[in-house]
Amino acid sequence: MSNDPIINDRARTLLKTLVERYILDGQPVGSRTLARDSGMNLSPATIRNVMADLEDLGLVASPHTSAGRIPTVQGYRLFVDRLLTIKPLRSSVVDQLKLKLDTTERQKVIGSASSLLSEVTNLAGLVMLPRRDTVILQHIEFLPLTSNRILVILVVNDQEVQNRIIHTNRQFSTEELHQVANYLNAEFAGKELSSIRQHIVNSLEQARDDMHTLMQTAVEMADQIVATSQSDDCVIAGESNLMHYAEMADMDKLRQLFEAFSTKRDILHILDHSIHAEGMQIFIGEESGYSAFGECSVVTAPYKVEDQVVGVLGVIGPTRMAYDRVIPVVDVTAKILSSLLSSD
Amino acid sequence: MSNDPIINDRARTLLKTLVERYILDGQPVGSRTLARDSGMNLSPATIRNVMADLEDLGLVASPHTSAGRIPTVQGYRLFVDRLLTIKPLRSSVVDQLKLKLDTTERQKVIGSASSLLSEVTNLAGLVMLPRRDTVILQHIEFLPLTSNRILVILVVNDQEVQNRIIHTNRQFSTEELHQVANYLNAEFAGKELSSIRQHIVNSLEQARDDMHTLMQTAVEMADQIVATSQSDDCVIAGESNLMHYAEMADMDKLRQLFEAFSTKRDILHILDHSIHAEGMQIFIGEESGYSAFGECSVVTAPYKVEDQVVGVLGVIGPTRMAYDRVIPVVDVTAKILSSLLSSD
DNA sequence: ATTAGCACTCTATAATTTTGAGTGCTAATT
DNA sequence: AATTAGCACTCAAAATTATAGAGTGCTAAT
Repeated sequence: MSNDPIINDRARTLLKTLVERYILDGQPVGSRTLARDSGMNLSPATIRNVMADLEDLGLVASPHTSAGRIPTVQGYRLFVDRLLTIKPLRSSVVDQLKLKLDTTERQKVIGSASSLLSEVTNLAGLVMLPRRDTVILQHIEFLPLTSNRILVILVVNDQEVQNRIIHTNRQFSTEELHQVANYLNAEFAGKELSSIRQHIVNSLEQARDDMHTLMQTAVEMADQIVATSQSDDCVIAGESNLMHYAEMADMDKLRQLFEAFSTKRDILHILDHSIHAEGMQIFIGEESGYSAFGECSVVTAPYKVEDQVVGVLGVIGPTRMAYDRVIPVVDVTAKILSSLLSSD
Repeated sequence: MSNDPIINDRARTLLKTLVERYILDGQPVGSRTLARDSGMNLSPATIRNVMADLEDLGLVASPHTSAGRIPTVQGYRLFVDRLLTIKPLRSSVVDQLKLKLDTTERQKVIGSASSLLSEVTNLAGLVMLPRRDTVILQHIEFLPLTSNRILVILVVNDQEVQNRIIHTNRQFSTEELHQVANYLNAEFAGKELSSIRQHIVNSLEQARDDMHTLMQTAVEMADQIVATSQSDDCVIAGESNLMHYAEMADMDKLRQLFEAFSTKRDILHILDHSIHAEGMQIFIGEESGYSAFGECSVVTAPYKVEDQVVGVLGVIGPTRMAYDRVIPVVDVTAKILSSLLSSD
């Protein structure tokens, strides 16, 4: 700790105090306040000198001559990386998180996690849904509906079910449909979709003409599943929490932020970064590279199924967020979700 | 038109002009402006007299002594009900709507309609998903997964597919599962779920013990489907559009609005009202009965499948919206969606 | 019935002053 | 050499005052 190449212990403590104070009440922190808060028994004058140094280093800035200092992005960075004292979660909170997640139906657990994150942190919760890179066919089924419509049900990856209605030129009998399904199941169950695709395309000429449509549709659906499951998705909850914060008062920026939320593209991109890194990630302000998130920080943690990282969750909120509380919440939530998803 | 019990033709024309003008630029309209815009060759003084009358009737109000007048909710009401000249949509716009809706996949057509509504009107789009009051079993299927897990697939109402994984105490063979499924299909396909429920509960004692669990689960799932499909849902799009409007500048109200959006409950309630009325509905400001929507109007139209009303769509935006454009857009979108859903 | 004229009201905008928090620098102190 | 007291200075925010003008209501004339 004490051997930081750039600033000495005293400056670090002061920076830490400053950031903590600023996070607390959002006002630029002046030398007098800092003298009081730091508990270092230094006069405001001394602190002013230190502040001048920190400003030269780009760690703090002052909005105008006669205001106190506020942390810059680099200031936050140093704070988060080196100075932060994580506030451990009270076990009651952990239990509560566990309970709430454990008692929701499995299908809704992702959305629930997102809501929980937002509730506990008062920020917006983010959960990225795992993208599947392999799609393995487990079962296919055709059900005749009325008037030349057929319901195709595709079970992939052990539990994912996709379905779609297709239109055909003629009526198929239940028997016929069974045949095709049986053929496909016998031939391809347990195989990877892309390879199935190859097989079917190759054997299409030989297939009976009637079945042409069905087979083709099966291939199409397969493609579609690959497509949809490759563009992953994420669940955002509690966006409106962000409107509580003064730094979001600029309506124009707020709109851009919310547009980014509804597009999801940029959020996904950030989360995608996180999934490839290991462990928790924190993007502060402009670090994310998106101007819409310029005033925001994103805290993420990966979650796993059977020790395999399958997704990322986290929160997004104003740069001035209570990192010491948010970080453990995100961390613990990821762990709870992981254990929940794995202990099936 | 001219036989309105309350106000005469001249006053009506002036009210109409006033509302139109106010919708246009959001400023209180003064007598001079009104004299110019109305094209009635009246002096401002005369118009002031008329305005005083309209104010007595509660149709307009002035924010303060020396401001012009703005419409009250009742003013808007009269305007919308009697004075409004609908601006017919250019056919190019209609075609565009048709095209965009027609070329989206069926599964996404609802969400797409919502987005389209929001884009075209620059307000937030709403589409309520139909609630099913009857659930008819079409097909049930059990698929064995690894380690005592079974995937249950339920097809109801001709095209809706539900699936869920259940855990069992012992391993079932594919054959066994087939048997149960066959039995259930033979016995209950085409029947209403609630009646099936009765049957199964009654015959449960006689059923082979092994199958107990499966049957029970089937019943449970049935119940769940009834439950989930009875609480209907809606898709909201383009919320961030609303941030463009000056009347939404109050951050606190905006937050309440967005919270109402994410809860959906109140929105659903309003839309639910609309589904029971016939034809288009317009709620102006506080008429909706929810304070969160106090500054908003909601315009809705029902949409049909096979001449049966199944849902409601519409938009929500500031009270001061361009009703003459918004109404036809909502109307036409409902019609396009209806024809699209019916022509399957 | 309509309108011109006029006194009056009230907001919005700009201009001005006041206040106080906070700084940077210098000289004194430890 | 590091720290600090002291002081002049800066600047934003709040309070105050002044100004402009949009619009009204009323009255008397048309």
